[in-house]
Amino acid sequence: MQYKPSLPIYQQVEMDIIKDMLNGKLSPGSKMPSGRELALVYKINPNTAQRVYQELEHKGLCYTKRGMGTFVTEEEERLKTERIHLAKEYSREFLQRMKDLSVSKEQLRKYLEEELDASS
Amino acid sequence: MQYKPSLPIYQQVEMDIIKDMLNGKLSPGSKMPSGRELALVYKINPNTAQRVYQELEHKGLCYTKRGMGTFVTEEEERLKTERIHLAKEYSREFLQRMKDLSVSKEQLRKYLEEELDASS
Amino acid sequence: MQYKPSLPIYQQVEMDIIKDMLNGKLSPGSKMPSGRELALVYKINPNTAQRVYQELEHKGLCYTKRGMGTFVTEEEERLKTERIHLAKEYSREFLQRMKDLSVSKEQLRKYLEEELDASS
Amino acid sequence: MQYKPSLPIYQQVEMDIIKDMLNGKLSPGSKMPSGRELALVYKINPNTAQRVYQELEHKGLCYTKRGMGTFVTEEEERLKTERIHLAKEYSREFLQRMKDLSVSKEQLRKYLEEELDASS
DNA sequence: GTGGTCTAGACCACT
DNA sequence: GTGGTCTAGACCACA
Repeated sequence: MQYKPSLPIYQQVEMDIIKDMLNGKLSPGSKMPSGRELALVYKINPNTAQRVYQELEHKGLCYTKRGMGTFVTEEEERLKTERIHLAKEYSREFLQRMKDLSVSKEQLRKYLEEELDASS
Repeated sequence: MQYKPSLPIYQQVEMDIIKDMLNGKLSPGSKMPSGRELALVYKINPNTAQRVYQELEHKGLCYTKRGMGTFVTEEEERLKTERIHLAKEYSREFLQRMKDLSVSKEQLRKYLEEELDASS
Repeated sequence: MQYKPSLPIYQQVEMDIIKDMLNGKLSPGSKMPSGRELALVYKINPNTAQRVYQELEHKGLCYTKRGMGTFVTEEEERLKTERIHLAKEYSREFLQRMKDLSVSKEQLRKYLEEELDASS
Repeated sequence: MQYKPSLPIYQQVEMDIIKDMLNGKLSPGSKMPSGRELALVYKINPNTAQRVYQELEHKGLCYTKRGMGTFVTEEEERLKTERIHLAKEYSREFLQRMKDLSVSKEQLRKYLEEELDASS
């Protein structure tokens, strides 16, 4: 994984994990890699890995059993909420930006369809 | 103006000025506020104001005449290019994020229309 | 039983057992559950159960007969002493905390009566 | 300052600062020591100092201006809320503990008055 | 083995 | 100078 310098590594890893939670690679209640494993997989320092879990736990997306490991939250509702929360946030930010650029709704749709076609 | 802690202040001010260039409040060739004025208007540190102009000049959106001040670029083409460049970049980023959230195209459209309605 | 993450599980189980010793559910000299049983009842790791008895024995609240099991101490005096010891310690800690919060004695009494009413 | 091994240092420092916020040594809006200063004063690592502010900010008791420093929150209401929150939490915990020890309300009052007298 | 904390020290962007 | 992040590596309590 390649890290962008503009964003803290721990946030990039965090998003990558949230991604796996939402697309089903990490199912509710399942054990997540230990901090040390995470550090190895993502080639980051154990401290940074720790920070990732700290943030995820704070968002209610995982929980910790001491000496046992870290687990994906069992509350599926929480996961759905997070998806909606992020989707709305991103949408709002995106639209605000386009508005700031004085891009009309028609142009906006054009850009999106263009990119959608390009990616599909 | 309220600054978000997640983004450097100079970038937020920068975007605000670009916004004014694109919506016509700052027309091509017109004189921009001095660094000192900018600092006062936006309630930022003069160093930060300086940084803003530095970035804008680097993007070719303004230029400086020694002893005269800073001026919006006269090349309207440059402004349009900037708009398109940013719009595409934002669109691409937005779609990538939604993809990472496993949001389908249908849901995506729903979120957008929702927010568009809310803001209009 | 629900475990708080802020305190080691073995201490929580320990307190629960001391509670039973003081309220009479576990009478002096009576046999306590085996380590294995304890692990089952409290849904904890056998190692943790072992640790619980280790701590209790160290406090003189129980003793072990090789091959026979673990028994509540027969010295009733020891139980009373423990109660007083803990009560004083908790009181002192509590008052220190309230002092740190700059809570006056009047307010302190108010909080206590409030909680006492709520629980009764 | 002497640190207890039973509690993370960052939490002990945190409580010490909250104490100063509540007793008026740190007034709302005032600048707090820089991370480096804090590290020197409390004889801890800069990282640990950082953690302290991170936790305090998360609780809404201070906020950060990048490059400017960390400041006590201006919302006095937040401070009061925190005091009440902690006072109630401590009271509840204390009473639960006494209940677990099968200490009667009369005995409880006795212990408290005893300690109050001893400290005054 | 697992998470939690801590130290030491470095680099960077922002003001 | 300030906060924010990151690496390296260590120690400890807990299960």
